[in-house]
Amino acid sequence: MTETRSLEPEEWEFWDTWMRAQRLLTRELERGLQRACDISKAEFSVLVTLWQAAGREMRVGELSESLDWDKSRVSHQLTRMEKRGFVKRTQYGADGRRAGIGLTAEGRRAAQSAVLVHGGNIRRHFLDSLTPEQASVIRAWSEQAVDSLDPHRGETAGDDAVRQGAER
Amino acid sequence: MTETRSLEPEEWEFWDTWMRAQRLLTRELERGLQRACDISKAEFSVLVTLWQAAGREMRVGELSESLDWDKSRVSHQLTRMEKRGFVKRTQYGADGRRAGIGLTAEGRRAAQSAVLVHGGNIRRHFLDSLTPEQASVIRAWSEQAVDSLDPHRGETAGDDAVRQGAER
DNA sequence: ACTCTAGAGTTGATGTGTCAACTCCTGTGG
DNA sequence: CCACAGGAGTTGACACATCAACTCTAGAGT
Repeated sequence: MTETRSLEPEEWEFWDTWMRAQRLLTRELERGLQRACDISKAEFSVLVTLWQAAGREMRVGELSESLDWDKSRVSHQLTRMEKRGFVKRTQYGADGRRAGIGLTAEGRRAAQSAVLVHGGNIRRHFLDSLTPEQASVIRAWSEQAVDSLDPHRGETAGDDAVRQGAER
Repeated sequence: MTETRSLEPEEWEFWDTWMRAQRLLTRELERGLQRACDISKAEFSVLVTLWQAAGREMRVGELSESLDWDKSRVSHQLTRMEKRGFVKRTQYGADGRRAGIGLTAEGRRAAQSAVLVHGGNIRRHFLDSLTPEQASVIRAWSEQAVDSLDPHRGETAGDDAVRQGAER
């Protein structure tokens, strides 16, 4: 019985609590955004990314890169958001591929208010709950986790050294 | 109103990095489980919970409580897992409501191997990456976050008197 | 006994995420 | 010029998650 366990009970509990905290927090933020702005976290991400592009249209590939989402995920999401009237695909090129993605007026409005609301919620539910020590530990862990898990490391700063295996 | 930002850029970056770390970690674990055992995280949770009941059948409500999932989520998940042959609903009572949920032999097998694999992955990708100090800080934050966000706090005992409830 | 209601569980609709297969375009080599 | 490899984007199928509406049952209260 005990020998089949790869983690101690106390480690499992740590893991459970950690996961649970994350889930509760994300759920809370998701609901806050939903109630206040009627948009989802996924929609928020897309809106903000496009908004930061300051009016310029983006390609699906850029969005995909910038959000670190699968291209197909982006495409599905855009389809839904187009239906809701937040974004538009403006075709250029002969046939219909090669679309540029832009915010509609409504998309811009939503993005703007959502940033305020969501930022405030993040502060209330997360940032304000951290002691400075907790903040720095969590920040450090996050960075180290991203470093060790992200398959395409190294696009952050101007690519200081050519990384050998870092193709995408 | 030009500065519509409610968080400083550096705070946004902190938040983004943290979310990103979580996503990468969960994705990694999900894939590990998928590759090694061909089961999903959701399936894992159900299998383990039922396994810990040591053969006793559980009700949907118990599962729902124990996993902290919506009842409907549990029901849907059970439907899928019943189709895969991991669990069975054994009706009792006159008509068909009031089902008891139990693992099939295959479910038991899957649970057992998955616990080993998943536990090992958690250790490798998470626990081993933490210094003792980081671990204790993160543990503390998790607990406090769960306390402040969990809507049904304190069902362990009647009230706030009894802390320390490693029960569920 | 009979109704009424609260709880357990299911179902359907819709949104989210992932994988694999597909289409269309474009650039390159023959 | 043509074929074709490869990239960009879409689509379909399926699992997961959430909300609201529904069905049954059992247990009051009268």
